[in-house]
Amino acid sequence: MSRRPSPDPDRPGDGGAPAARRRPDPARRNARSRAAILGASLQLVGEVGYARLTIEAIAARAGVGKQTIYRWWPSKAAVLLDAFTESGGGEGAEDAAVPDTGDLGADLRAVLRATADEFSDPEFEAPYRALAVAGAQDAELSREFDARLADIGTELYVARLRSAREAGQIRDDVDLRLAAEMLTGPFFQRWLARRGPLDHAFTDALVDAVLAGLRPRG
Amino acid sequence: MSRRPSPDPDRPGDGGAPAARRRPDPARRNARSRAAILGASLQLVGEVGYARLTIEAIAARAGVGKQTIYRWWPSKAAVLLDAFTESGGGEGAEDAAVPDTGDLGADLRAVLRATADEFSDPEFEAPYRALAVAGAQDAELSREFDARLADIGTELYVARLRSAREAGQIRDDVDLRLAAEMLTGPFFQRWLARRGPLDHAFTDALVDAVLAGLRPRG
DNA sequence: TCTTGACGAGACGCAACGTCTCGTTCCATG
DNA sequence: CATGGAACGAGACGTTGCGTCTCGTCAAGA
Repeated sequence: MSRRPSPDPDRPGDGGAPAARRRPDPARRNARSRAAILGASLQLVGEVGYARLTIEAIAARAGVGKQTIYRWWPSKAAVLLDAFTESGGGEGAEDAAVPDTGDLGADLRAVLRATADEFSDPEFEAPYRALAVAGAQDAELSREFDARLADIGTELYVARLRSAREAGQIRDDVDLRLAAEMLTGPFFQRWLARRGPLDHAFTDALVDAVLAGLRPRG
Repeated sequence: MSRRPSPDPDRPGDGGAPAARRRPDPARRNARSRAAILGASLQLVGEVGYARLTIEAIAARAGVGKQTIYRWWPSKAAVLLDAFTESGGGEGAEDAAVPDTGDLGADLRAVLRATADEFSDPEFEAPYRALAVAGAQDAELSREFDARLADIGTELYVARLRSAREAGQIRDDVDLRLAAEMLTGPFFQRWLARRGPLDHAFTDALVDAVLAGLRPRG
């Protein structure tokens, strides 16, 4: 398993852990192959679903050797995570924000409606569901997934709610993170477990119900 | 609900109703084997997780031929669903109810605390997570899972909330189902996606936040 | 008693797994 | 420009688990 023909060139001779295996050099990576792999994985997860997605099929579709996938990614879920984030799936993630028109209810309704539409789009749905499923089974991947996608989404709600709190539109003692989870949790549950329609009527009612608990008493 | 999944190739050439492929006779079923299979599947899913759970391992552990599993269940998830419901996992399902002491907040806090404890127990966690994951990938199984476990749980909250509504403790226009989802959704999301600690502090805060939006105004 | 069908056991062909050569291609360095 | 090394496409390899298919055994109903 561990063959070390020569002293590791890629590890400064510190007392660190023995570099597991000759690490590939990212500088020599073939960008075309990488793009083809990511594209093929998105296509295939849409066609056959995550359970029947195989590394061999991705390699074949991408016109790439299997080793080129195994060299750069530890699992098919990791491939999909890269594919999804780079395809614009996390498009709303880094830059975007919940709009702030001053009307908290309207802003949240608009965002949740748009999110519902997005989650109804098969091209978004298939890989995102695959990642949610994989994350539920693998804590390591889950952390990565959250850091790159889910947490960021939550943070957008927290930011918008903070703005509303500062404007006195919701109570001072509101737990912003919990409030954000009250918006995303029922949505997530309905979507992932297919527990009901993900339509605008639902998201509007959800926003209203949550906000009813946040407003200053009076 | 679950018909024979595959077409019936062995059919004497009459034009009559397509009798399913030699359906096994439940009356002749070996109860000992069945119990051994269910027990082995619960053990194994706890030991290796759902992704690495195999029918072959279940058969070997149960001291049973593989065909005996394939004869009675369409998938490993279906085995697990039977195993879980019969092990008492759905114990709170059919008979149990949310207590009704008259204090809605206290009742809900107690139930959600108990649920959090249950979901922190590995023996409950492993199979339930497996079923949630399998259901997220398979709509058919998801319906079965909901019908036998999840929907029933939701209905318990709805019943308790209805009682509270009739007692005038929450507003008349409250959507009971949505309110129930606001209790279970954030909980489910935290648990499945490991998005935070599932402790009593969380469940208490969740109950309080939801109830804040349900109480009569004034 | 005789027939039937579930049973334990496991062989079978197949699909993917993840690892491992092969040449080949591409790039940095000399 | 020449050369060596590393990533590349391709695919062979042994392994695992799939789902199907015999076997001979056994228990219960006709």
